[in-house]
Amino acid sequence: MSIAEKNIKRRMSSAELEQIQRGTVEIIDLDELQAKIGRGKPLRVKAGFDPTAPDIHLGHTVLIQKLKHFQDMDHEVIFLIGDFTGMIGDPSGKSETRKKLTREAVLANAETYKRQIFKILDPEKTTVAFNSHWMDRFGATQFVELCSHYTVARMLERDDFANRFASGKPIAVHEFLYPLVQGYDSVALQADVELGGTDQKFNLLMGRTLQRDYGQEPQVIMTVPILEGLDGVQKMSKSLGNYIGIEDAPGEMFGKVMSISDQLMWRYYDLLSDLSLERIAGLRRDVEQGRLHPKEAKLGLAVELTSRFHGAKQGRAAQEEFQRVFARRENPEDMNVFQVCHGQDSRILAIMDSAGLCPSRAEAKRLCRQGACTVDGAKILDPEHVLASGKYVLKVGKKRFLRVMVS
RNA sequence: GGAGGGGUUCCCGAGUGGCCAAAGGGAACAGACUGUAAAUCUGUCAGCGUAAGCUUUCGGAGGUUCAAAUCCUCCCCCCUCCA
Repeated sequence: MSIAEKNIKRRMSSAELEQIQRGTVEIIDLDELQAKIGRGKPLRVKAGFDPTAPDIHLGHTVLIQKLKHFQDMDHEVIFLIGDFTGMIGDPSGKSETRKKLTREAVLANAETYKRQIFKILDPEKTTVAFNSHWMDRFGATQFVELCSHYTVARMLERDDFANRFASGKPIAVHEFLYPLVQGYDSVALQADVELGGTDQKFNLLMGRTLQRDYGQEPQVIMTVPILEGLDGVQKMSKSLGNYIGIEDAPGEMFGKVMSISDQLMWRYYDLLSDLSLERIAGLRRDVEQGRLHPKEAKLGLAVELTSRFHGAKQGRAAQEEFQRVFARRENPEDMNVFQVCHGQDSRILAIMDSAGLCPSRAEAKRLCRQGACTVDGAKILDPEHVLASGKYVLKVGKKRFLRVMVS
């Protein structure tokens, strides 16, 4: 290779590095990463996902976008679905033992996962792997051998294990196997790089240890931040119900972004937006100095994120709809229609309950008495109020709308 | 295997025979104020019923009692200490 060629490669490498470093919390080890990239061969970049949560949400996308960066630089992205480890359940950050999943559930979830990640990653350039491929063939002898590579004392160094051990909470023996298997996955895949959330650091490091033991060059590990959920406090997760799913409908996604706090908005900008860091800093300055209303900044973020998963057209439509419903307090374009035939109960509470606007009649009554219900804009406080024949728009709270037809 | 402690409504957690659909906090929902922001204030927060009221709920199954989350029996699960 000529000196000129080497120089080109070196320049590209530093550009790559900059892009790749953005938004990461830790890279172990940066020099090693540079060396690997410097060789000019596509890197095998691995990230593992537990097939426990069928809905991918924005929290996951922080990492998936990072994979995308690698992919755009022609590195090989390996999306590992931990269908084997999924049956163990990752103990990371948990204060108690996870429930085991059935094989059927794991496989069904894996399919859903695949469908969703390709909203971001290029399916042509993504290798999807299942760790059951090698783990199912793993014999007991091999397994015992694998376990001999790590000690109980070192396992117990992990915060979550240490805490549980100290406070007398149970740690099932099989939970020790999770990091070992995840680490072995890196051996099986000969991974050059593994990505994970900061809570995955221990498991990621295990990969390095095992690769070294199995005679491979250790992978570089990169951790990305854990995104807070809509509440701004706990991590985004489906089970906490504080998530924005990438398959959420455009309007829903837009609305959820708009509902986050101003403080959290900047966190989302930093971790989720494609805008340059300078641009984000500029927006922040403008808001702080009163040149830009925080709501405007949030609208921009909502449009960007909605457009990313639904296209620019849907993104704009979602914004218009949002403005109409929440700024101008008009009715949304599309409303569910509910028909009441003569002879049927057309009291407000009955309609609310039957149409599924609330979980029970008792709840419908409460909402009504609290002034949450309007019919064609007029507040109705009596849940027994009977709607005569005609067409109405029933609104409950800020976001529940129903077109009611009484015949 | 032995000894002791515990399982309460979405979560934490009080409640040891009636005044308990069960204190308090959190979450959530609604209203006011707003920018569907934050903060704050107010209210709601098992089901059915217009209501009076009725029904279901305190790990599970029985029992005692006019009356049980609370007492008794058996069972299940969790924790601690000992082995």
